[in-house]
Amino acid sequence: MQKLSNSSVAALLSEMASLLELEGGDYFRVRAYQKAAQIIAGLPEEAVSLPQVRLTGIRGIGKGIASHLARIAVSGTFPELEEMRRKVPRGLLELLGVEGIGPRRARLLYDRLGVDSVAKLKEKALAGELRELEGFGPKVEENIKASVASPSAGTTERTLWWEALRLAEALLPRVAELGGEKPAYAGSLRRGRETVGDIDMVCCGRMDGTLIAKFSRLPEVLRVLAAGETRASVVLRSGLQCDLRVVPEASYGAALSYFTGSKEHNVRLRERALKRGLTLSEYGLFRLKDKGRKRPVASRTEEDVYRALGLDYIPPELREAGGEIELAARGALPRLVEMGDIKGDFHNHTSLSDGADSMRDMLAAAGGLGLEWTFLGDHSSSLGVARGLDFKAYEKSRGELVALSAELGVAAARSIEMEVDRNGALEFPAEEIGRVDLVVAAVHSALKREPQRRLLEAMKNPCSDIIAHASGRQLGRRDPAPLDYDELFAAAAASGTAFEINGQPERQDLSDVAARRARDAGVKIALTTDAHSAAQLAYLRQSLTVARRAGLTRKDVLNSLSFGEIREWVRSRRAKAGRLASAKGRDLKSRG
DNA sequence: GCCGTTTTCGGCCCGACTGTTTTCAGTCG
Repeated sequence: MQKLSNSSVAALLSEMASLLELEGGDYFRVRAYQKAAQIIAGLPEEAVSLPQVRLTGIRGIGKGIASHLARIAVSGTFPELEEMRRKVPRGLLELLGVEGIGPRRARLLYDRLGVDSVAKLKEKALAGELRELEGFGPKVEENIKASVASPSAGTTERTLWWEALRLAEALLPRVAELGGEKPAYAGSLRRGRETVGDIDMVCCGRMDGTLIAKFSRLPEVLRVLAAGETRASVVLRSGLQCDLRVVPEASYGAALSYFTGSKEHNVRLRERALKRGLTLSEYGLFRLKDKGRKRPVASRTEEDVYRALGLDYIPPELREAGGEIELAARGALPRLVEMGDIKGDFHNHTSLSDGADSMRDMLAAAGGLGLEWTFLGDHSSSLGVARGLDFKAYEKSRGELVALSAELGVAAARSIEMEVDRNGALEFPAEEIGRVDLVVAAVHSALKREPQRRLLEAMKNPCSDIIAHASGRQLGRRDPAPLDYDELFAAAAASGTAFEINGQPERQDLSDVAARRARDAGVKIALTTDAHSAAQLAYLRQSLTVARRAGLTRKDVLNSLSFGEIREWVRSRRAKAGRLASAKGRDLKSRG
């Protein structure tokens, strides 16, 4: 049976929270469901397959939610949710997606005007009927009209991390030009989430509204949602929402930490503060006795705030309330892999197959990024759409690369993204594949056809050095294949095969959760760009970000090795995998 | 619904902004 993913379980709990909210249920009960949904979405293991005692051991999950999960595991839903679905009119959930409409207004709209869809809402707004409702007025009606008319209305579409990062990095200097000091992005963007819902920015500067007013008038801004003295909330021309918050210089660290979150991480920090007779807000950490909040215990830098709470500095990528606070308290946080540890790339494409740039341009770009070495790759021949290379073409290009490497002063070797066929066999025959510098094994065609078995089969080939984009997912476009990672990683640990974290922004595959499990199973990770142009070698940063979220250190990733060490790693792992394969072969023969 | 060295009841993070108010509710992050 197909297992229920944590994200679909989380969606059910979120829906329950929204329905309760619409029903006017207890706020804290609503919060409890939201919190549980968030926790489960970030769990490294399948929530529905965990025993009850394990579940209730997780903070934020009690008997109630655990029993819902048990029901979900069997029937895909739980009775209380079905009950609420019957009670609350369909379509009210949809209204919650509209800016400026929360549970109260949604309820009022339904009760008084029979509004039960965004379409009907639009109709009533255009007819000018909304302003008649108490607490609505003409302004609210205008705002609703505007938000229903905008292209992103009603959708919960999120933006890929990389795209949001580029937008934010373009905006930061603009904020600085307006007089904002130390502008920085925060929120889920800074935490490196796969996708982000909006861009949060913080800066210091004048808190009289002038900076906010100027920001709201930037040409990049399509629409202003709110603009006060210290905060602006706008929709950018790209469609992405962006919030800017201006804080006093002395509060900068507290504010940065506060707006970086996650929400749950912040709640834990505040609880920790309270236990120490302190209170934490975006303005700083204060003694509870200091009623006027005049003299912060810490506030200037994030490091100060964490230190004052008895914690080591927690890198943003780990701030998801996934046990990082406990580790920080014990001084046991991992030292996350950094850009400086990354010496090269393994998987990319040149103009010899489907890349845009020549081997020379790719190698020069790698050198320009400060890489010590790199593999330059291409598809193997059977992937027709990508004009792949056969062994002869591989050998010829390899000779050219050796010359280029000497000329440009960047150590280099050749990799092939080798097709795994329907039976799990690699494309090149054994006598050829053994002479390929590095083999990145990948499933592209017939993705739905037994991906698990094919990957396991592929790893029996001693030359499967790295497995590419294992799940095959493309964020927002294609769901991940349902893989049993425990089984895959156990096989990979035995054969010494590494898994990549593919840095294409829509792939990010392995995911952070899967990469953590791979590391725990003893599997090495390769950070790769899968670049199809020289510019895309920058995707190393995307791959690195996923690795950091997974809690990986430099020892966990192959990219930190020197070129000589990498070549030796390939040689020795193939030798070991070869011995393993032939031992298994003998074993089968003797039994047969 | 969750949680507990103030533990089985009674709390539950906190502030900004807007619009419609005449002191505040609703929404958002």
